[in-house]
Amino acid sequence: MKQKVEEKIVKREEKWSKYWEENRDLYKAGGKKGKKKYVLVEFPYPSGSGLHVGHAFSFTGADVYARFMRMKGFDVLFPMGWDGFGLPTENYAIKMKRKPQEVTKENTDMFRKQMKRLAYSFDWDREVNTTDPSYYKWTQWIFLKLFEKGLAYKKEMPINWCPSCKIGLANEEVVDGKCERCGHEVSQRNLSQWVVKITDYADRLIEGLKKTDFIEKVKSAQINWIGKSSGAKLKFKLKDKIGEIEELEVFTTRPDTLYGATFMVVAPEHKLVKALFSNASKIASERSDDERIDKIREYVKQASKKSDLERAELAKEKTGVDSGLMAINPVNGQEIPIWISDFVLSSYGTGAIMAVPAHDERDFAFAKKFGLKIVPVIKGAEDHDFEESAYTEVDRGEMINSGDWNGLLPQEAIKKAIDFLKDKGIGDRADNYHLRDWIFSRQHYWGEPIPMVKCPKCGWVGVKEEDLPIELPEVEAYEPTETGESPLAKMIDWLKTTCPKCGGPASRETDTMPNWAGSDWYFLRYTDPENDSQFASMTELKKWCPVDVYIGGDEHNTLHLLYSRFIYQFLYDLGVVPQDYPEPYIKRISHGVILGPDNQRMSKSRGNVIIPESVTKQYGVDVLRCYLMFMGPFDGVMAWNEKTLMGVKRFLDKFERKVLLAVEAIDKGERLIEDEIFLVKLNQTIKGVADDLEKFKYNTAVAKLMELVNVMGINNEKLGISKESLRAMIRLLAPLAPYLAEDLWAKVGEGSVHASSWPEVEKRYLVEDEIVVPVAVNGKRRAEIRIQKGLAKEEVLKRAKEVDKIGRWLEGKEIKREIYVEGRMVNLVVG
RNA sequence: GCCGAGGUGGCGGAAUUGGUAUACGCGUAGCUCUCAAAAAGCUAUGGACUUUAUGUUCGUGAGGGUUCGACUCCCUCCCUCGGCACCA
Repeated sequence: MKQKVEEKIVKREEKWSKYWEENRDLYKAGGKKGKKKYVLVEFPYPSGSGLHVGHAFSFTGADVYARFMRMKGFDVLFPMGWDGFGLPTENYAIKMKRKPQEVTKENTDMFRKQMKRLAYSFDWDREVNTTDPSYYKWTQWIFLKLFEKGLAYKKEMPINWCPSCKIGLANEEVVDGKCERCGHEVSQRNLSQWVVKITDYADRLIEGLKKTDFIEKVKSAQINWIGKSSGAKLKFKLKDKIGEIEELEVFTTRPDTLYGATFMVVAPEHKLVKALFSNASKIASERSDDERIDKIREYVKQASKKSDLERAELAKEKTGVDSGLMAINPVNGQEIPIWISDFVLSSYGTGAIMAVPAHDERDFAFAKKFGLKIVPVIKGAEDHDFEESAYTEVDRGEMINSGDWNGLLPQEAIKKAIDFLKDKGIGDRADNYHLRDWIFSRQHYWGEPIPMVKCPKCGWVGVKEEDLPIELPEVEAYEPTETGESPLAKMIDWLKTTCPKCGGPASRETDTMPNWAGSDWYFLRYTDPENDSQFASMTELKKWCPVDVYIGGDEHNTLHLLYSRFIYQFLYDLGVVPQDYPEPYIKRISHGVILGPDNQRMSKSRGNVIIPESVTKQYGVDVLRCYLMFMGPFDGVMAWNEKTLMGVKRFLDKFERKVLLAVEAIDKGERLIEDEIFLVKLNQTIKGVADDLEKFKYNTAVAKLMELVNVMGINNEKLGISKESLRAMIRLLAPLAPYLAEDLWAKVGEGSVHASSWPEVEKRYLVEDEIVVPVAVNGKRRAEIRIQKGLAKEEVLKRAKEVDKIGRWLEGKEIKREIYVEGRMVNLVVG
């Protein structure tokens, strides 16, 4: 049964929306007295379907915080903008034969309008749009700097190709071997790509986290993603040189187990395999072994056909082929065979491993399958049954079968092993990371053009800074091409240019940047959005950076946050951002997820989507906002529940009714005595709500306001509440329900409630004169006593023992101990 | 497998440094108003027990421990959710 929201509420929302629009200074950042507070919420991708309830949830949470901080006297920067580049807009434009620029404009207009209705207190004078040439000029500028510093390079490499989106994907955008966006299986394709060396910052990205106040799960997600492991790199000599190759380098985290290395494995893509093929005839004649070479060829061919997904799926069953080559284990001089297998990844470490089958499950499985030698080197493994599994309790036992390392604990043996490698000049300690360099090219139209020029003489040259921005030209067709070229490649006029270095004929890069590029640094642009000569002036950056609180979704905890931190650290190294704090964000808060009423993720196909606009049409904006904040913890996963929403509506109605009654009584000049219980509760609420809002505990903040209203006397009774108290309680509501608060404020206060300050606590009401203290016997509560606050311990204990109910428990027993926790409780221990 | 976060009524969830477990809301039951319903309001509401009370007892995933006292701290285990994962 859809009911229309009451006329009254519609009028109220219209009235105050207009008022706020006319009084924009309310939410303007800068020029205020207090300390700065930069509150940032992830800006949205302006899709064609408008704000969804997830947006409403996170923006409301951010808005409540920003409003609260303003009332606490901070000079708050709370901006909003648009992450406008992206495939959906491009696809829509292709389908409707329209310009993406126009579509984006329409969508952002719609988003802005909806946000204003939801009373978000953004400083609209600082709006940014990543698709605006005056914005992406600086996105391109950052790329030029990366290139200048050698952190961007072009490389022909196999990339993840989504045949459906016709676009190259970063490793990060491939989930379970499928395109993150469309779910299509990803294939490999060789393309020349711009790559950004984020790996150079891997350690810094881990270290920097220590300085931040991110929640634990975000820190660990980032650390896991970077995936640092420490160990050693070492070279094994080949028994016989193959082509130019004399040795095989591996990475291991456990150089201490070197004596247990009984074979080696290289990835099918390893250069050793290629060397094997190019020297095949020689090997064949020397060893009359071309059958083996054929077998290897066949294996490598099969492996190359498998996608990463297939390789992982077939993980249980190891496959491989003997290369016929032998290496020499440097610790004991033993000759060990080199195998080829796709369980070794070419993209990690050196693409080759030393296998210690006794203590590694994968090496073990491989050894079992191909009948390779297993030598245990860690104490405890002697009694282990090596028929079934590897012995993996490798952190505590002493070394065995390991020459003069015998008896050492693993940590000591690792040190010794590294010393040994260094002495011999065949290795050293080394770190490895799961993090890969960042593939930065996309073969699409609707993105920032990469500002590079290819000159036949000079190679890749960055465009001149004064020529930025390199604007997207208007094209006839936006369709991506089968060849993997961007649609821009068809724009001959745009393509042709001159080399910035030598002035000769040259052509532009036609790939565009990934979505992440524009969102890496948008928070910096908010500080100085109109600046034409810099991405932001140092003065403004110093004024607002770093971001105090960054509110966003878990889905951005690894990629966006990592890229963004990386770019900030890079800008920090350039010296173009303030040097007193090396991280962009002090605190990261993740907002939760709202599920449909059926407890399932909202989706159009399930038909369980809740649209904020239809909720506000039915109940009003304040109800939606308060409900969203009351549903559960801000970072929780919660299902939409209309019944609970009705409860919130009842609360707001009650709040309004009671305040109006009290106002009426004041206006009539009725002399009513203010209720002491109410005053105590009011002051507790002022403190409690402030504490909660500070910590993003919105659900309990709303609960406390409900409690306050609940003690405001029985309905319809004359309420003796002073104007001052009413002003306080309306201000408490203001961050959560801005319309109702403004409406009620108009009756008791001056100006806008949103320009008022947070009410002061009157401490004398914070502690009641008379308090109730529970009395326990042997830790179980048996009674309670009312006492005057501050009563002496002896007196409290005496009173406690006098209580009838307690006497019963003490009868015939000896009191062994008497405990009184000031104002908290009494405990009598009897035997 | 590794890392992280959790497990509290019929449900969503509260609980400062260890100090009245279940705030607040939903649901449910009874009542008021009403011709009636809706809306609104009031009251009750963790389980079990019987002596129905100013009652007893059990209760925060399971089992131990520390403590006068444990949802909270320690140990062992189980389960759920999230991240990473043939990463050597």
